[in-house]
Amino acid sequence: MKKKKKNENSSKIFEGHDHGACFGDAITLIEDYFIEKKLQLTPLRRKVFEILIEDHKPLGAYEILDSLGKAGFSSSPPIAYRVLDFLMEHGFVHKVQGLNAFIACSNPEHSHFPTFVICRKCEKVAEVSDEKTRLNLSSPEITDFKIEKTTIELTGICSTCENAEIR
Amino acid sequence: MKKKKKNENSSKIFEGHDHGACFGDAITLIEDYFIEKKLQLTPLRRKVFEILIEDHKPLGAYEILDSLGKAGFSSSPPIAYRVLDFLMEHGFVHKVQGLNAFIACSNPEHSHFPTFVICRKCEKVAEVSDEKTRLNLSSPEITDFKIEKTTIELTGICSTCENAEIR
DNA sequence: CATGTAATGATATAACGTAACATCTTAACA
DNA sequence: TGTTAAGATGTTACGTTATATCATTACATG
Repeated sequence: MKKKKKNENSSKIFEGHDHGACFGDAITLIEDYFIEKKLQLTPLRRKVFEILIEDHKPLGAYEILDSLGKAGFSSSPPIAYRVLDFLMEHGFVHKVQGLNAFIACSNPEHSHFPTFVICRKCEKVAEVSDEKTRLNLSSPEITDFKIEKTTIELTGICSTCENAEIR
Repeated sequence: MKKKKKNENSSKIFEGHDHGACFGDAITLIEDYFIEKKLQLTPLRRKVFEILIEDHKPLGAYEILDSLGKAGFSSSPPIAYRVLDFLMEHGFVHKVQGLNAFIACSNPEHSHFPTFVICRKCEKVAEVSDEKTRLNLSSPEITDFKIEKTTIELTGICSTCENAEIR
């Protein structure tokens, strides 16, 4: 059998990763982006992004508000929604519609058409680039519509949970 | 001789159709399905389906409740949500996540992976079969997950609205 | 009749999201 | 440097969407 490095060329989308590195990389990435675009990475915005990237799973707006409150920020609903909207506009956060929740973008090279794979049991969510599982969006099949945004979410069961179900 | 379906071979997904026929066909289809599966197409369930197929556009749960009330049915929230869940289970209704709204399935041959195309301006919604715009869901790219359900929604602008924007 | 089951009815409340307006901070520039 | 305009945050109040829970009806079966 051939040995493969973790995740390299892997089709297993739910495998672990080096979260410490992921966190640091993501912060650096957003910092650089904000500087380049002359945007303000304010304490509030930074905190919201950190909360999301730290957990690395979808959080409801009100969960985020709780965390903000505990961290000494204001925690009335508009606070969270405004910051989330802002971060979404710039591609650092996505909304997972099926869960009414928000997740940090794990691939801010800003793939146009991200896909979310959601386990209904453990609620883990993986973001898959449009390389692996993608729509034929550029096909000539639809001629009277211009796509601006996509929501692609695949719900089902991950292999770990499925194996656990067999008893 | 094979009956030709509306829009067959067309790539214009927002074109009109014969709604009278559509309505009748859909009712017949659901009746047959319920008989075959020994399910109860109760007055309430029938009414909810009729409301949706009549409008042929996404309706919020509370809009449906209004209609139910006017038709003499009970109109407390769980009534609508229960019936909608039931109809969704059997593939006669879909939820459009991006609008928090429900729409009758226009193609109850039960395509596994329906796609909804949503104009952000006129809010028209077209259901596109997974023939035209589809995911490579059967690809070997994802090996540790079993897809049970998909949410695929394309938001943008239809050609009618886009032309209207040019001034 | 007693029991079971599927569907519906009703109340209350949880969860999610936004409008409107006030205040404070920052950046830009005369 | 002080003024100003834009950007960011704070606060109240409200609107919308969804569920938990329990009660009732209707009909079937032993």
